[in-house]
Amino acid sequence: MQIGSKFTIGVHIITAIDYFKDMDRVNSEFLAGSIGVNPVIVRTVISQLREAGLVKTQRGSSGAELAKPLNEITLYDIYKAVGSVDEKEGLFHFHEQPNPDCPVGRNIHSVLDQRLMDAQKALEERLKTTTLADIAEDTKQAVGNESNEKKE
Amino acid sequence: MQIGSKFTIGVHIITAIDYFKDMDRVNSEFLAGSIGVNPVIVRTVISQLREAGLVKTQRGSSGAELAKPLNEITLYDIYKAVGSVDEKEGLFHFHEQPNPDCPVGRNIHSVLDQRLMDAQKALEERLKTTTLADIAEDTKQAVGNESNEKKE
DNA sequence: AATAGTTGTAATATATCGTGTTACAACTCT
DNA sequence: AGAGTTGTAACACGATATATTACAACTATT
Repeated sequence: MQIGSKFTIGVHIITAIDYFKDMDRVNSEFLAGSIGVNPVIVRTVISQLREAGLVKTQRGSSGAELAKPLNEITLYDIYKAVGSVDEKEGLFHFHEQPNPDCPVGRNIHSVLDQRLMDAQKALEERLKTTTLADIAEDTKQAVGNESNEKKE
Repeated sequence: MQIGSKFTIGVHIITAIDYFKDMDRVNSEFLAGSIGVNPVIVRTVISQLREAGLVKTQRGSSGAELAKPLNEITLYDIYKAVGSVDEKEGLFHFHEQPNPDCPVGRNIHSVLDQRLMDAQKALEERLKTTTLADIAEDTKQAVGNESNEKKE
């Protein structure tokens, strides 16, 4: 089971909005072309990013821009914004009908829950350590390396 | 998106095999009753646990037993055994057709991959810190607390 | 003000996957 | 030999991720 691609799409969107901010009009169609998905998918994800206060868009007005500096946006913010993991359900799906008449069945939930939550937290804390400024920088560097490779 | 319940079912199975090892015949039907799922689900998960060298079962012969001491089985071992996350694909589903003609599109994958892997690793390392001996102990203690509550 | 283009969102379609269930051959134990 | 269990294939079903169509609401431009 995997965390949906809306998360990496969200990262791609913000990276591209920054990268092309002075060059192209960054609208949903442009982004869809860069990402390789349907423009409606892009608009859906952007809506979620907007609700989370990460980007600014306006109905009718073409183009999106960032609502925050890149170094204040972490991978976790995007992960959260696009609802990668349901808040209530959590990352781990627990079997739903453990038998209350069985000592193991009626206690397994309380015994396991905290440890599963800890593991999920470990994942999420790690996502907080990377900002979109890191991603943007690495991207520009990767693009730079491309031209070096051509020269050689 | 969630990690499937086969993981918590696997934990439940091993905990129950240990808990009832001297009391009942722990076969797939018994376990299915405790977990609250179909016996075939139990047999499927047990098959995966057996292939991973965690439990021992025999065709025709009723009952399952552990192949390792509890303190040598971690949550991660079970997570891995039941294939909670596909080895090749990883925990995060990347959008599959970023545009190679776009500087962001053709670099986003390499820029992000390592960081996503790091986050997944953080989750998995955390799962390694809990052994099934911990779970078994906590379960027995929880059962003990139940009878205390009755007294009061 | 009228036109063209864009966003936001609902509605629908399709494919994939988790889970449930039936069925049965292979096997063990008594 | 008979009863019971495991291992596994096959199929059903519902949930969900993603794609796509459609259109109202809105902006910018002429």
